[in-house]
Amino acid sequence: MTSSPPPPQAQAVAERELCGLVNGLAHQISDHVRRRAGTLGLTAAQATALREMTGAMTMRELAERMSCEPSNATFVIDKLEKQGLVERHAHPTDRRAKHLVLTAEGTTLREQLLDLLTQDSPLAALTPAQQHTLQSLLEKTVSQPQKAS
Amino acid sequence: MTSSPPPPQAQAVAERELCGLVNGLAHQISDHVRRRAGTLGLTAAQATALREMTGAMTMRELAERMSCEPSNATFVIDKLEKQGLVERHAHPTDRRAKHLVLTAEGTTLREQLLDLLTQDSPLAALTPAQQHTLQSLLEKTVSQPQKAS
DNA sequence: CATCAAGCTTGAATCATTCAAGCTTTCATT
DNA sequence: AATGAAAGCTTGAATGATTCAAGCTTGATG
Repeated sequence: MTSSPPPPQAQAVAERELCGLVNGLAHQISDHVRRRAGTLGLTAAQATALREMTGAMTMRELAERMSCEPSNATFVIDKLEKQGLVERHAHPTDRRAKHLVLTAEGTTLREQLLDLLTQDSPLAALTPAQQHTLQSLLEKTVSQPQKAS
Repeated sequence: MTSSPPPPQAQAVAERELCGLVNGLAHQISDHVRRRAGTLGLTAAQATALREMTGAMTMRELAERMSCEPSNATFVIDKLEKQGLVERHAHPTDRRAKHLVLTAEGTTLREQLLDLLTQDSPLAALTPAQQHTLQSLLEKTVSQPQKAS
């Protein structure tokens, strides 16, 4: 489909622009999250954690879903636990691990949060089909293993 | 082309996943930037500023390109100026504004930085055609005006 | 002029986040 | 079993990034 082999330099330029764009969108989303979550008494990171809590999971799992270090997840879950939204239970099969579960309040608040977040989302500018395309492209990049420096 | 009207709930679910994916990629990029930039004595934000300094521009312009507040840009440019990479010049036509220009050192370091950043970039997982698609999708979302809350 | 908006900076506050170190538990090898 | 290495989590310290509110100078508009 592309009519000619892409010049190597043009590719580098495109990558730089892409970095800016990805950064821009991420920023826009986290701004959106911060504002909406603020009305529920949650910080952006707390809201992200809550959003990713689709079910019971370990700290490590949550950290991965949040793209952060486990120690950061500890910090965030501490706050959510103090607010009575999440509980650390014993993991059924691994005594090292914690099993995170939402409390009733947590589940309720999460629903409210998700409703708020989908309102006026920056991603609403895309049609479902475009969102689908975007998703598959992002999956290609995100699933790439990080190269250790 | 789409076989059936998209169920409204499925769309909300897709949006949530997309948030996570965008966040993940942004994180991966900023991690990449931080590590690479670190070898040049730059923090991630400083590197981002340098990357976006494609030419002379005002503080506001830079802030917009970095998707942050002007006060944050001030903070970052302060550091770059102390390192002798950037200078604040008088703006030719508006005495309120500053004209940011790279010094010779800044230009050199920027080149090095861009070279480093394109090595092993998370975006390299995509073909040029895919990058192009991604770019146009991102532009659709990012250019959307932010709704004031 | 007089007023209001735009561009930038400062200061304060806060949040997010990483890294290194340490503890407990599990797993694999011997 | 016994030992050593790895995994899961937490703590503490340090730092960076970032926002918000307030204030200063300059520009534009009436």
